[in-house]
Amino acid sequence: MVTETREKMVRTAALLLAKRGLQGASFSEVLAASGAPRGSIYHHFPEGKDQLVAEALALAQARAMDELERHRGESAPDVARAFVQLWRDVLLASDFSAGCAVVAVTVAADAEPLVEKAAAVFREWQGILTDLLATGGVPSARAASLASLLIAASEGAVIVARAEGAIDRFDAVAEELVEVVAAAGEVSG
Amino acid sequence: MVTETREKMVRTAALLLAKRGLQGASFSEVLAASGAPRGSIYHHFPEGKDQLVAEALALAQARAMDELERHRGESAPDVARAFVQLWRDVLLASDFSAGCAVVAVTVAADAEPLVEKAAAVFREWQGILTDLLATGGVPSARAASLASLLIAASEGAVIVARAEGAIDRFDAVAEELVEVVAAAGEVSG
DNA sequence: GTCTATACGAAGATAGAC
DNA sequence: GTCTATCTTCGTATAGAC
Repeated sequence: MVTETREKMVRTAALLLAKRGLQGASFSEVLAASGAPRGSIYHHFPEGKDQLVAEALALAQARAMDELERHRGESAPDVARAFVQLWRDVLLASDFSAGCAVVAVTVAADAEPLVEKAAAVFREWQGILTDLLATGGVPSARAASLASLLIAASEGAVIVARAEGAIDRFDAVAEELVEVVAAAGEVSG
Repeated sequence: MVTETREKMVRTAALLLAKRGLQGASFSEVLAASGAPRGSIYHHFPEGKDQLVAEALALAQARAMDELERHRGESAPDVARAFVQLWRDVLLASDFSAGCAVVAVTVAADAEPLVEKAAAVFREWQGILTDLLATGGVPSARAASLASLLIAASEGAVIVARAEGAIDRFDAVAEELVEVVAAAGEVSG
């Protein structure tokens, strides 16, 4: 298949970004982990590492978006639960060795364009979450700030849980988040 | 002074960690930014970079702890405001180019001991925040999970704001956090 | 589309002089 | 306590053959 190697590299880069950060997602590591042939790097990614990372970010974005989209129409607390669960799965599936690729790029990027790509991912998530929360019963005036809270707290909780190697504090944060969203929905009936 | 150069290196490492991540806090960068002499690296830090980073983490921990300690005895919402303000200042003072050193280490460390050091910092913050929130009027059963929420959401909001290069979403998260803490305090009077 | 070889720089680390 | 020099490894990137 024409694009199989390429896609595998992007998936592997996304995983390495989440697990070991921007520096850990080196070409050597990506090749070793993906089994892709060394000679094909600049064939598939003529702009080098930044291009590979940018596509890994796009993949991470799409994954979360797709998962969230599956919960369109559900109540706001259920939407919140779905978003939080997405990150909980990342932690557990990786035995606390993985986090968020977008975060990894944001805190380690030395190139502006890459930070802007990361910001774009956060904006996309913010947009769909705001939409889903409003649809799910949260007053529209509050939906945006609750979406911001969900994203920020989830990302932060992933980091703390990773450092600890335990799910406890992530779950504590998750419960608080769902409660806040539920309370916001009850106000307007 | 015996320790002046050394302290300057640690402070610079903490700053570089926050600004450019673990990879950006290289010896060359630390030396260039601190003005410290190259020959003194392994004199002051015989265990190399990991030792320097570990001390930078300890510094970051102490700074937040000291700032929080100044608010002992205040109401829970004021404690929450103080913690959030601490991170807001980091963003604004750096023009959105700096975040949290502990986060940077957690998401990029390839050595376990360093991740454990990062976890220790989060635990310290968790401990004092839980204490201050309980003292400030939050039911003790809830203080710990609210402390976790404060830490996670603040760290996450810092990352998002950094990527965006704007304070808006950080402030939205901050407001939500203070409200949640305030509401938790009102329950028990 | 994939290969080998190679250039170039940066990073961590060590040795030994001063 | 600080200096210079050097070593090794690794990462990005390019050239040119197949």
